[in-house]
Amino acid sequence: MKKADKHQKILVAATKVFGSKGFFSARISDIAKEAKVADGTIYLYFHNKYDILLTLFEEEIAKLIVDIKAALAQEEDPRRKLYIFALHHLKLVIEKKELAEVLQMELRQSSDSVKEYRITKFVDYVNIISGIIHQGQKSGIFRPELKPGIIKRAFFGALDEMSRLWILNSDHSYTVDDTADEISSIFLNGISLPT
Amino acid sequence: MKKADKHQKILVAATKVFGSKGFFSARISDIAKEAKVADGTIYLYFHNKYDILLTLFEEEIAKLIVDIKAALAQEEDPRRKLYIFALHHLKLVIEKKELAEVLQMELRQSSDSVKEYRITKFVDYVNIISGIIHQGQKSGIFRPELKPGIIKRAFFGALDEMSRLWILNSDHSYTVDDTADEISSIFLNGISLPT
DNA sequence: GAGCGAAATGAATAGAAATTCATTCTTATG
DNA sequence: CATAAGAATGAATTTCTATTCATTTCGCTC
Repeated sequence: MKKADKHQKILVAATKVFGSKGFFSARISDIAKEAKVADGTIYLYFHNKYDILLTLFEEEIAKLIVDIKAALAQEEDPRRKLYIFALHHLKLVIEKKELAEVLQMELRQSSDSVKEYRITKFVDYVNIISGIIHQGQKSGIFRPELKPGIIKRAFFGALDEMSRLWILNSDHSYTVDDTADEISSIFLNGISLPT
Repeated sequence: MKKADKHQKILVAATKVFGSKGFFSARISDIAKEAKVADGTIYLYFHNKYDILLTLFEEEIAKLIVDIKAALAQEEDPRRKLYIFALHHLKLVIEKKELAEVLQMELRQSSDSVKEYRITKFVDYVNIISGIIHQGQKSGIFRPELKPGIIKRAFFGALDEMSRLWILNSDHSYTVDDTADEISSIFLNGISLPT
């Protein structure tokens, strides 16, 4: 097995374990077992437990941002863009359930030193939304008096809360498509100028 | 000092410490120091570290639910109710910052056994929203095709995300009133039937 | 298939912190 | 003010687990 493979294998295992138990309750030996390597092997690829988490963020979140930006680049209309963002975000949550669980939990932890880093990445992601809102206001589609800084949070929060529902319970009463439809519909009605 | 006082004093200290460091990074000795008691004293009032967290949930969240239900009982119009919920929720976040921090973090942890308990309480709280939506739909004010199960999440998520902004950064670009106005305005526009 | 460096192993170590408990202090009562 | 029950203390103990490292296994080349 190539070196890069094992690095990846450990990350995948760690994602699973962090996702299900949380960073602090996760044991290195849990991760090792999940990855089918010895405890010590992990330290050949990562400096320490914390480094595993950081690498996870670094490598995976960056991918998400690239992904969603690519999907949005296809589209001009800000109303459509908002819908696409919702759909894409929710799809990711379903497809990468374990990663989503780690994000859900760890983004909320106020562990000082990390906080900085995490928030930087995170802000990049959420700012995609305010960009869309801003564009829509400039072109006279969205109500100009609304504050993009609040809307982006509200919109992201709405999506994120649906993720939590899916992740923490295993509730699937609502499909991804229905949810994306409904949430973007509420917001589009809520923020659009009357025609 | 009466027994009940010390119990309370430790809970207050724990809220502060859990809020700032998170449950796992918080040391019993931190809590003891904050409460100005000896480490051992804490064990006269709580079984263990975990029990402190549970008691926090039990005693404090229950209060919040009672509070907000009382505030809502004053009002009939579901549109006003939604606004009041938003305002009340955000005010609580500001007034009980430390508690809000604990909730933000710990509600997301998937620590199995607790999960059950936390979710029960939590669901009670969020269901207040779906109750309002349902009432509005019955009286023909809100669009009947929208699913209260999604809206409640979206609405709560929007509020919660603003809380995170306030809590994790110390951002206060937006006032409580502005935020409550704007979020409930977006939702009311988004979910109301055209008149 | 012998020999070598790299990779992997997992038992042993070390450190951190939760919890205990023998001792000391407080308070209430006669 | 003597005394006992209840509270409080904090040093000592125990537990838990991240990390290390001496040893073994693997994969390659000649």
